[in-house]
Amino acid sequence: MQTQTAIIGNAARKIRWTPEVAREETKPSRAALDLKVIDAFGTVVLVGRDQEIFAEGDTSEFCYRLVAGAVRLVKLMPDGRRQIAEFHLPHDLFGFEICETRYLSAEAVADCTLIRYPRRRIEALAERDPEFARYLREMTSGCLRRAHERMMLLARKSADERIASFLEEMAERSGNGTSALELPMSRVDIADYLGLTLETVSRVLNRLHRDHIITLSSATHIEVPDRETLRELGGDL
Amino acid sequence: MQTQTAIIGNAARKIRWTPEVAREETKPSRAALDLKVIDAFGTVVLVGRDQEIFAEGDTSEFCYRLVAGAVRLVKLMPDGRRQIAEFHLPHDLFGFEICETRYLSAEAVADCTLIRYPRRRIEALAERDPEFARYLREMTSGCLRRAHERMMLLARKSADERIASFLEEMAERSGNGTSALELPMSRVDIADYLGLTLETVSRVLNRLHRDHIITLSSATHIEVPDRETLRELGGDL
DNA sequence: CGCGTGATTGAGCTTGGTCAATTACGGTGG
DNA sequence: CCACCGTAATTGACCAAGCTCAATCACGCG
Repeated sequence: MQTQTAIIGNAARKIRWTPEVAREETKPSRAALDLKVIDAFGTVVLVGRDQEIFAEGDTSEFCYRLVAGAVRLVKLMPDGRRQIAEFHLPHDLFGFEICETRYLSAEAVADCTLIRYPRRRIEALAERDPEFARYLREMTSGCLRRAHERMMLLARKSADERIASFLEEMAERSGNGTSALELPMSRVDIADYLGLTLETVSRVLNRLHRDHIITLSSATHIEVPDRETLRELGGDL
Repeated sequence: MQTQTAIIGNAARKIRWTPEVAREETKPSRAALDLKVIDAFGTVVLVGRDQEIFAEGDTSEFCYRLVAGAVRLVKLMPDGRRQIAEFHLPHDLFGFEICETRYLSAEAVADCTLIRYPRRRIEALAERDPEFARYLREMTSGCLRRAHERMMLLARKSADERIASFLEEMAERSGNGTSALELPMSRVDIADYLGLTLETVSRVLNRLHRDHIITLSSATHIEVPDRETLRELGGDL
């Protein structure tokens, strides 16, 4: 069980945290069993919007499970060009890679509830529990697979295809069956995730709206009546 | 010790294979110890230029160590757009990710000598040898890290920066100290690795030549007098 | 109600892609 | 040894997708 609560950033006062929040994360999945085994190490952490969870160059002391909110993994070039390597949604684990110092930073896209695990103890567990070690390997393999998919997107897809793929991915991952989709991230974040500019993101999104492929009720709330159409537009057939 | 030799493709006759070839792979490194432990499972495999080692959709039956030659990991879109996820050079291991079926294919850029390991036995070893399991995790983590670096390149770097980064990477990895660099892959392959067209690759390469930043003795043989300059042009400072 | 951030929209412009012609090169056979 | 051939690379002229710059709009919050 989680025994402590830590707070990162000055936005903690904005968060209405209840014990229920932390419980929301138990989702029946292949991973459920494996995760129970590390719950004992966990500390609940609240992070305000745009606060840093860890930074490029930090020593990799913790890894995380996202309970509520959204997280972006950011890579910066010296001149400020930005690339978002990954968005994490509730139930995702991140920061588990083996590396002495972080090569990208993690930031809260929205106010977040996280569970934080000391990497030292995770590593120790992996050392004596082959099943858990394999689970970690599966996770990293999954990340790698998605990374390869993203390379294809970044290297070869048109702006329209990138947006369609993105919406399809988000609809899939937020996965609440309905056609409603709430995007927690800004246009800039989407652009930096897809290798575009915010203007292009905005234009394509609004064009899709005009063409009745999606409905933009507000900037962040999107209706996706037919996910299949999006898949087609995404270019992967 | 390797006990068998298998041959893939019709180009085997072109390869002059001697026992020495297989020995060339022992390179003193952090990994050396871990690798000895799987050598017993290995089968030497010869693969001719442009032959497929495994294909998207195959069940992941083997993983590989490259002894000589070069390998590309390729991802295709239904309409034929192509993306090279990774080039592998001698000493690299690949195909170790955990996934039932391959989501990209591996092809020989040049005639290759490989050692092939049954994944079943690798997995079994990981199950009972935590140190080896950790080594596998480190490898996958390393791949993921490079994948993130490539995302930055594909999403945000100019053509010039991509080429410079590429040359720097190749110089680093072939790592024979000298300024000479032999590129085993074609312009098309380079383009598909960097998210460009072959024309752009050619243009930039020849411009760098004209500006005396590199010397193109032939299409594949490149001199890199000052690697530091390339690093700067690569944009990562 | 007014302010500030984020989103939208428009008007050129630039980078890299497309199409096409030409050149270089490695291998083959006379 | 050299002429020939097919592939790969180079180079040029043009084009367009998406970027830049800039103005305007919308919405949430005090």
